[in-house]
Amino acid sequence: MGVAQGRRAHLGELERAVMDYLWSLAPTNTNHPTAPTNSGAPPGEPAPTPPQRAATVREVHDALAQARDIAYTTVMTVLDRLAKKGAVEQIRDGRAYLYRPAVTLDALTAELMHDALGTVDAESRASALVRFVDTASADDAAALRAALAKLERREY
Amino acid sequence: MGVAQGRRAHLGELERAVMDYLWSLAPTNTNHPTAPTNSGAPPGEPAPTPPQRAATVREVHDALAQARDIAYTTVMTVLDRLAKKGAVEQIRDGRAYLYRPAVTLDALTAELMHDALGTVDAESRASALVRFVDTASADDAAALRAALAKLERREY
DNA sequence: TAGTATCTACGACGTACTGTAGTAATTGGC
DNA sequence: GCCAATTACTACAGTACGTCGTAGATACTA
Repeated sequence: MGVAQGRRAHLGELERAVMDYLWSLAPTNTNHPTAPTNSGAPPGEPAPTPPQRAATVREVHDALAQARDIAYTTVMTVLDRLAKKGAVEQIRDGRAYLYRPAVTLDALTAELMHDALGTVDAESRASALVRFVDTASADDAAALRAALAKLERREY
Repeated sequence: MGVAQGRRAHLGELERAVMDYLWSLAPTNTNHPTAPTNSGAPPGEPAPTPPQRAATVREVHDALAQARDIAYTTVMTVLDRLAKKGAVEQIRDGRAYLYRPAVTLDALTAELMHDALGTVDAESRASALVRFVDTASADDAAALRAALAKLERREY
C-alpha cells in the first residue's frame, strides 16, 4: 500500500491534474461499469498485460497546455516526481519515457480516506464514521450501502 | 464547513498532537457513547453552553512536554496557528488565553474523508467507495453498516 | 555529415506550510 | 515600582510543489 512503493498518497494540484489525464486514458476504475476498454488500440494486437495506454511527456503536456500555460519541462518534472512517489510507472521507449498510472484512482482515493480515518483511535472510529455518513450526499450514502452489500455477498 | 471558518482541514503532526490533547479534555465525540462528561468541573456551577474544558498554553505545553522536548513558545505558536485555521477557539481569560477545540474529532475526520472523496467525479465515486469498503477492516465495515442503518432510521 | 529538433537529466528558485524557538512588550500582582 | 507569567512578533530551517532553464545525449533530415 501507500501509493505503491509506500509513500504518501497526497498529491499536489498539478500532480493530480497529470494523474487525472493519465487515468482518462486508461481503465483504472476496475470496479466501474463504464470503464473504457482499449478499443482505440491498434487492431490485431492482443491487449497487453494491463490494458492501459501509457503516455509520453509531450502528450501529457499538450493535453494540459490546452487548459493552462505550462512549460514542457514542468510536466516532465512532475511526471518524474510522480514516478519517485510511485504514483506512475516509467516505461523506457527508445529515447523517451512512457508514463502510466501505477495506482488506480479508486485505490488512491480509498487510501486517502483510510489515511484520514487512520488518524483516529479505534474507539472513536465508529463515531467518526457516523459523522462521515451523516454528512455524505444521498448518492454517496447509497453507493456506500451498495458497496457494503457487495462486500457482504462476497464474504462467506 | 472547512474546519469551521473554511480553511484546509489538514493538520501537521504537532498541530494534531495539540488537538488530540484538547480533544482528550472535552467530549468532542458527540456520537461516541463513552465521551467523557464534565465530571471534573467545579460543582455547583451549571454546565456552560458546550461542556468542554478549555486549556491554557501552559497546560498544553506541560502535557506535550511529557512526551517530547518542546518549548513553551512553540506550543503557543501552534495554538495560535490553529486558531487562525479555525481549528480551535481562543477565549480571553484575563491576561491569558484559553483554548478549546472549535471542531470535533469526528467532524474533522469526516471532512478529511470527504475531501478525499471529493476529488473524484460523481461517476467514479461509487467505485472509489467500493474500493474503500473493500480495504476497510472488519470493524470499520461494521461501523459503517451501523452508521448507515442509524442514518436510515433517522430519515423519514 | 552538419544542423536541427527532441528528450532526459539536473539544478534552481519562489511560495506555502510546519516545526521550532528567541526576544520584546505587556500586564497583573505584591 | 519590580517581577514573573503571558502574549505578540519575528525568524529560520526543512519539505513539498509549481515552475523552468540549461546542458547533454539522440535521432532525424537536408
